[in-house]
Amino acid sequence: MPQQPEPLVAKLLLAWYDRHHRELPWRVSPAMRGRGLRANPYHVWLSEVMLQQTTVQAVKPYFQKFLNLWPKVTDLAAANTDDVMAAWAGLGYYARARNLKKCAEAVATEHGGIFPDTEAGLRALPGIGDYTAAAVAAIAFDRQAAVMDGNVERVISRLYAISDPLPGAKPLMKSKVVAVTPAERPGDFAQGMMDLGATICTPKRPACALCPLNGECLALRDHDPERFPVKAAKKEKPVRLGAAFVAVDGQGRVLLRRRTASGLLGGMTEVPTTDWTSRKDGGTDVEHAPFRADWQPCGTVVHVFTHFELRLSVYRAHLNATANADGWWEPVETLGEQALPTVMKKAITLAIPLAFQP
DNA sequence: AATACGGGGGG
DNA sequence: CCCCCAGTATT
Repeated sequence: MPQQPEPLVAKLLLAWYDRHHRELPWRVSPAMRGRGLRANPYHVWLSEVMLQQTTVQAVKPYFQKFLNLWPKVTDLAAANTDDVMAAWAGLGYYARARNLKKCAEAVATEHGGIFPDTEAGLRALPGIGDYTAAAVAAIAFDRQAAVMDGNVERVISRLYAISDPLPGAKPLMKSKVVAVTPAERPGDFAQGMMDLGATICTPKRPACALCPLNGECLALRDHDPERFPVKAAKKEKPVRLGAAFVAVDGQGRVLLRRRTASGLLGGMTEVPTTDWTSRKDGGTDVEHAPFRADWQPCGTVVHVFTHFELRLSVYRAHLNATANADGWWEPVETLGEQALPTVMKKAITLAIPLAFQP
């Protein structure tokens, strides 16, 4: 038998959350909710999608920008997809933005503009997986849904000293979260667990002395908490090479292209590049340029993706007129409004240092 | 079950 | 600086 009766974990965690929860733009504090103020499902959903694989700090300005541009889910559903991609640029994992738009459209057309209020109903929508469905159901609709993200995995794996490695141990961890999730205030419990993982039960050097669960934690009692969660060995990233071409025409405009709709950086904007597997063993980069010009090398951009490292040789050319090429010519002044992912901003900045200055 | 998919922050 | 972190969809 575990030392801690299940209700105790929820009681301790909720008491801690009442005192230490973070104020966030999409969050309704326990005190305000006590006065009848409900969380806005659109805000909760938007923030949770942005928070997938992404830190609170990075999300904040994007969340505000999206709400200013599209105050209601029906506004987002009616928006121009290119505008949504441009607004998302820099946040990463761009399939999230494509699915965000699809989800808003589904809510608007199939659900009358009202989000489903059950975990299963939410789970059926584009871009909403196990985590987001449970989070929105618990936080926005007060459903007793067990929310498990990376923070919760860490807290749970330490609380029960789970030595099985991730990702195989996920079902076991999920069963533990189900067992401790209370019927009362499940949304606050979920947010409290995630806040605890983000601020106290951190990956390195956890602040166990400040933890409300330190009396129940088996890892603290019997092991080194930092050892948990145990993870399967990771493999090394391959390196891919390529070249990027920043062309500036006689009117101070830069040649841009649209990437194909799916796959890496799908639907985003780019400057012309070679493919990203090319070795430098046959021919030179400029043979693959969009057109003949006086291409000048201006250095290399290194960008690390999840599963490979990209080294882009950047070339620049200033033209007297406008060359004929696929894509479009964008004034340097409006480059900041384009759906340019970070790697492309890096490449353009290397070629035109002041390109993104205000 | 394994892989594809960005970017930011901390030690 | 290198190392680590973290959901969903697809295959």
